[in-house]
Amino acid sequence: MSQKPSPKEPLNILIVEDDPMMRLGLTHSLAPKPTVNVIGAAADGYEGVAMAQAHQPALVLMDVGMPRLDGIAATQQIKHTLPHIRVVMFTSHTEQTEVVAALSSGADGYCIKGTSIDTLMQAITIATTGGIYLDPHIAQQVMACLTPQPQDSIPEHNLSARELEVLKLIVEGYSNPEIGEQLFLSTNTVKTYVKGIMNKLVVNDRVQAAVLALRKGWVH
Amino acid sequence: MSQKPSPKEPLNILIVEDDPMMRLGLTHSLAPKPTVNVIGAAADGYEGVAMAQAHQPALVLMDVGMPRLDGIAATQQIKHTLPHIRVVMFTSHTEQTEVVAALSSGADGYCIKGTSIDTLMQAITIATTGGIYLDPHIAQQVMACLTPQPQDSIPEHNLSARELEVLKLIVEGYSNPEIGEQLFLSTNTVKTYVKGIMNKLVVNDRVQAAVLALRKGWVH
DNA sequence: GGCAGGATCACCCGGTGGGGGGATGTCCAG
DNA sequence: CTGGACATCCCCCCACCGGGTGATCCTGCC
Repeated sequence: MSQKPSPKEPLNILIVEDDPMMRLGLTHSLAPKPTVNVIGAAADGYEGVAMAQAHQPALVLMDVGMPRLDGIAATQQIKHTLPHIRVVMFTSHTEQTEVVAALSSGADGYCIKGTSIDTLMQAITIATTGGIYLDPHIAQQVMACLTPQPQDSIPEHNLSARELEVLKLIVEGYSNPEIGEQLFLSTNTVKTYVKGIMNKLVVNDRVQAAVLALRKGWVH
Repeated sequence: MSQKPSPKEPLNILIVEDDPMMRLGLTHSLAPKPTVNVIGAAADGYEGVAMAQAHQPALVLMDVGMPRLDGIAATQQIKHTLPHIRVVMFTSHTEQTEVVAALSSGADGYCIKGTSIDTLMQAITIATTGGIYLDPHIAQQVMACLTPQPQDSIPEHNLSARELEVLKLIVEGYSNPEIGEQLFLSTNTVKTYVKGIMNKLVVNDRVQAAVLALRKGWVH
């Protein structure tokens, strides 16, 4: 287990958020909490990185959309120079690319603006202990990103085992006679399979069949 | 936001764990908690799925390594038939493949055995609100899995712009005459390009050229 | 000014690919 | 048991692909 710091001593937090209103709201929301201690607030990524280096907070609450240096780049820099600092993203962006980029940059949590203070506190607590919190709204997206393989539960193959075998060899670059050798078939038979494959895949030649097979992930 | 059920009413929880000792420990650890209510405990995946269907708990605490039906398969079944039930993995497995498989199966959290009751409760709470909790020990692995893309930035092409254009059309499935039409070239010229492409890629036919282009990500 | 290399064309020709057939065998349902 | 669906095999024919060889422009580089 990670070293769990005594919950008695408050957690030093740095807020990085360009919207003054939101910055104020955040600061005042966290101020009354006994477990945390807001040590400062930066208005953009540059300030955020500088203040993080200067004050070494335990955790940074990081907005994503900011002028000059965005939250993702700032997180990367902080994580690069001060890996022990935990970073929780706090943003309204829910697009998968944004989310993945944020997490890839080293963020330890991802909260959506509009969440309750309690939830935010929970994310902070978890990030502090080394875990990761993902907001319900983006959880599915991350999961989807984690599971690229179970694309279609219905392969919609129609291809027989033999045809799949032939298709695999087509992708490998073998000619019909070569495929025949490997499968102990006559070239004519192989051609029949190829015809069947092209019919079922609704393509005109083996190139398109190979491309389809690769794109659909039937073969590698 | 998700519908946050009033925190007053306790959360019905089903425990699925094959080790009798661990099962007992879990049950007794959660019993005194006012926010949760352990409604049962299953000893393997089959029992777990059956009890989940019978009692419809709000959340399932799921072990991974179990006889007959493992936790991942059980989670898939539960999520398939009862998607509203949240599932938190509780296991000692930390291998990346296990973790990813678990999350891919639809789990809403991942705790490592040995964690504190408080952390487990936190994971349960988060999963209930729709979020995802990842244990500190596996967080890095998931992050690593999320960022597989930064492969090599050296295309090592050698292909001229025109050749790339032709290669792209080959992948699209066009024949040489068709490519000629699209690029306003004679078939002979197209053939010259195709020859050049095959020479530079060291392949024998257009199929292998297309496969290479797809695998290397030169075209999509 | 030469020279390399890309882009554009042309011809020949052997082998292959893909479209048309037709032929078995098995297996399952009516 | 009979018929159809399917996988498996075989043959012919010709358009097209791919190898070989060569030509003409143009651009950039030494």
